[in-house]
Amino acid sequence: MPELPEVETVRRTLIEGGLVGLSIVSVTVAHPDAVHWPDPARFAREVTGRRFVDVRRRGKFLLFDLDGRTLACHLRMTGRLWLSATTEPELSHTHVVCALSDGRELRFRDVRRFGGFTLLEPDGGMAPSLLARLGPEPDEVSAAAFAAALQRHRRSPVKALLLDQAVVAGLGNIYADEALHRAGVHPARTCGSVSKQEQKVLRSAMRALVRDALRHRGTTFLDFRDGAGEPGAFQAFLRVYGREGLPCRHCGTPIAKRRIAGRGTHFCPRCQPEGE
DNA sequence: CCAGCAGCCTGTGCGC
DNA sequence: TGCGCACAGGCTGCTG
Repeated sequence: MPELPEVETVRRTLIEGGLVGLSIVSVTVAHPDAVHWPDPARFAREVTGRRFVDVRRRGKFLLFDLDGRTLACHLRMTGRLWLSATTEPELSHTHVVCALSDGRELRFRDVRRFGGFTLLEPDGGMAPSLLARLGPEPDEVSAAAFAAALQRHRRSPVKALLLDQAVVAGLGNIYADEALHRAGVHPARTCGSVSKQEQKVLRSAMRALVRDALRHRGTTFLDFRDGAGEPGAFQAFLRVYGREGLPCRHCGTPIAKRRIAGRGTHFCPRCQPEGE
């Protein structure tokens, strides 16, 4: 599940791989689901011939600046985007292939077909629905904004707040669980019950977590791969996610798993007491 | 206004 | 061995 650290790792590896400066020679859309806007034919027409000027990221969106237009890509659950030699056999579920001016290809593969591309309008017309609703990045959340969000959603479980992209952009299920464990806050506690001190700890836990995950090039839990096709290494450092029944790395208590905010949620019953 | 959930989709892994 | 089903989850849009 690509979240901020994984998407940022894809961004960096695409840049390291030399994508910037290359042009799109041709585009093949094998499955229309992978192009969210506009229709595949117009999509191919609009991006063909353009040159990659920069690759940016906002939350979990990759943003390809293509001299004059910006192409957004969201990997959702199982999306992969990588630079490939033309001679590499095409993996199943490869939905979009961009042939590049140096003879390589930028390939997009997505087994569950949730992810895909959106071509943003030059005047920002398409952007508001996608990007304008995103909150600050985890390392840019101010204490005041965080406190206000907790107050606004005071009856919701704090886990739901961390998953809300309008509050913090980039966290997903894995890193929400990890941040709450680092902060010692139970995921089911209501936002209204989180003390000022806990807010401070939670904010710095988010920052440290994202920094650590980036250093290890993201988490490969099932099948994440970066822009060069390589897996991440942060899964070895996860403290709760995917560790149900295993001892808490801090206190040894078996990690619990429960459905909270509609998501499978992992926590340590001892380090993260529910009644606080 | 806001919390909660169905639906989208396919591969995996379980129970029978 | 094979079948059916629950589950995984980011995000939108609907409902209560």
